[in-house]
Amino acid sequence: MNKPDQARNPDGQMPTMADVARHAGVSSMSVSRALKNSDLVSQATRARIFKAIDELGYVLDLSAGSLSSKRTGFVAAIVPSINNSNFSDTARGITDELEKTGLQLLLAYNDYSVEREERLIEAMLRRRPEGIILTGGIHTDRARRMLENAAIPVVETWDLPANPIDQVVGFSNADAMSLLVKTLAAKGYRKFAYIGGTTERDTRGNQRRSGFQAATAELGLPEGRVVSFGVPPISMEQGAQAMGGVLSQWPDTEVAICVSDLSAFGALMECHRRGLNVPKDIAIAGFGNYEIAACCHPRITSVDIECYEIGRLAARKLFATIKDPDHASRRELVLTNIRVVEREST
Amino acid sequence: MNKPDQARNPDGQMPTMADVARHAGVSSMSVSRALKNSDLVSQATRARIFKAIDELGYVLDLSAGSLSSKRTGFVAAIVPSINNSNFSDTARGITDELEKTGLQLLLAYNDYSVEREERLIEAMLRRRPEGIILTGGIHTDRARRMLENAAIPVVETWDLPANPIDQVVGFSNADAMSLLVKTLAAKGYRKFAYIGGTTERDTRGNQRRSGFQAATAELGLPEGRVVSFGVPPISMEQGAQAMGGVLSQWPDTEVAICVSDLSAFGALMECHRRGLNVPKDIAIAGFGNYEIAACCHPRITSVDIECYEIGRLAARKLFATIKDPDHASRRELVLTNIRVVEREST
DNA sequence: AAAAGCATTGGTATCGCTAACATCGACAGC
DNA sequence: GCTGTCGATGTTAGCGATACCAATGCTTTT
Repeated sequence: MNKPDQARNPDGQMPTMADVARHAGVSSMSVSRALKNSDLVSQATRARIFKAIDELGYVLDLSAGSLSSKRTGFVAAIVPSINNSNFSDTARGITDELEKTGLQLLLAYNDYSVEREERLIEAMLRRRPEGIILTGGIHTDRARRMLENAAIPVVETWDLPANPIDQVVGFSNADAMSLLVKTLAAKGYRKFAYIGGTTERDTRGNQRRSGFQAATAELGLPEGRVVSFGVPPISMEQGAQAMGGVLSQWPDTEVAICVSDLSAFGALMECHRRGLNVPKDIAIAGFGNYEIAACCHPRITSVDIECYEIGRLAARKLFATIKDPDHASRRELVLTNIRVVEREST
Repeated sequence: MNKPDQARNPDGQMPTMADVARHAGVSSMSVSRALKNSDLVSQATRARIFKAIDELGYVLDLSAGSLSSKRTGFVAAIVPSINNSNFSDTARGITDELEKTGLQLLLAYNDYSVEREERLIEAMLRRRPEGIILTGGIHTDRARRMLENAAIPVVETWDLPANPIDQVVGFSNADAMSLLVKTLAAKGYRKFAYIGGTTERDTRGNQRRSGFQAATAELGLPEGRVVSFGVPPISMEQGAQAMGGVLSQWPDTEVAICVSDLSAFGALMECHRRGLNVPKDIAIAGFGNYEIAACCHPRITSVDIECYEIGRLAARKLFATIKDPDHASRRELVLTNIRVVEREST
């Protein structure tokens, strides 16, 4: 921890740009320009400046810079969860795409709570992000108002909001689930069950359930058996327990669809433990196309939503709007692909 | 997107604290105090101020505030990955603990690369975090220098660095793996194989492998068979392929230990596909105690490291040092628990 | 009644940087 | 030789908040 003395200016403070300028015998504007990689600085001066920076251990202070330039150089993103969920792939997509633009990502998760989201939005706006990426289209009124006042581009993802704030990159969770039901119905399954979490918070989970119910109704199938179990995101273990419920309540169920592949995997394991053969005795399908669905045995039929791509597209759209606020495609909704991946479990 | 007019000051700019002050008929110091929840403002004034804030749609600008107060109100953390890894639990632990303190977390991942870590550290230091949490004890020289110059508390986690920068919350990955080998050896296993990723980047993975080799040597067991396959973090699929390699190269292997539960699960599936019974024909153990290890069939023996707790402790220690830089326990190393969880797979 | 204490509020000077404009020398064109 | 242009650098004035100290009006103490 022996901090080199040169990393303090004469007052014992962290060195500032003025210290660097003095040390290099130039004005602080030249230091600023050199650090910005502006070509308005001659090679010789630039070299002297970087030597001084190195000797003083100087690190630019962006909070001072952004106060004066009015550009903070970061964007904010809020996802429901970063653990065991598709959203971490979206976050990765955002980061990867932003990397090219020089913008940084400030990432937070709201635990599927719009109230927490509201608090996070306020905390983030206080740092003046240049844009913000949200998950879903449901927000508190105050959150909407704050975002509208902030006058920065907003991208809502993972959903098709009825009343978008600004831009949208997403898909219909209801349609995706509906597509899955129809695909399976086409294979001859009739008696469907649905396993999801409790309904208070996970709006995308709710929409999937609605899509499930709409599809079974539309196809004239026997009414779907719906189990809600556990606070979203529901775990493998909860999927297993919910499957236990399905099997004891409705033993003649032909196929169980789960809100996510994780719960589907739990359900699959529960069937194993009970000596049931999947898909002969009962079929299972999941959602999200997690790695586990492609790797377990039997492999689980799932719906692939392009999580990573959602992140990339959202970031790209955000950046385009930051660069050019009147960007032509601003209001054009970006619909991402959904695709049923049929595997051995159905 | 119709921004209410009142969300702009007369110049068409975002409202500032001065606008709020004018609107409420007070000085901006009172606004500042009210927003800081200082009890130096009377109830009546506070009410007027919040009314003005609400009417103007004002949001405090922290970057201006932190310039003058020299407190940015956030800490930085860098983890190797946020997808499918134990580190997201650590990130959660950090956030949960920080929430109580009013500090925000700026989270980034470095993809297991110290070079990327260096760039991230620089980018973060430019925003003047009040503290920083790192994963592992290996950093570039420049990164170390920058951190030392920054004069902020640093916590290295997930490891016991030979030469710590400042504070440490972690465990020995080598010891943890060694403990697993010894536990299994005590059950009678003799012929061990180890499945991990390629060695360039994942230092914790490397240490686990070292621990594996040290333990087999110490116990006088036949030399461990080591497979390195795939860029860390290795996936389920890569675990499966590596297991294929083990089975064809050394068919008499009695137990395969994997660098993580994800690869262990892949390995398990590969055994299933080949009709091998686990643990009768071959035993499998993982690392990290992921949910899948406790949920699959057979359940996988693993090493539980308290990922979430590591995050909480790191955040707590960081905060204690931020509040009181001469904090007594500053240099005291925090060793987190490791525990072998024996399950059906061994 | 004067002094002292307290709660509340305001004025001023920064914080460290960059935008915008000004300056300066060198060199080209007429 | 004078002007215009251009590249490189410097000067000045904020950006929007908070620290610090001063001031105000009360109440309480002596």
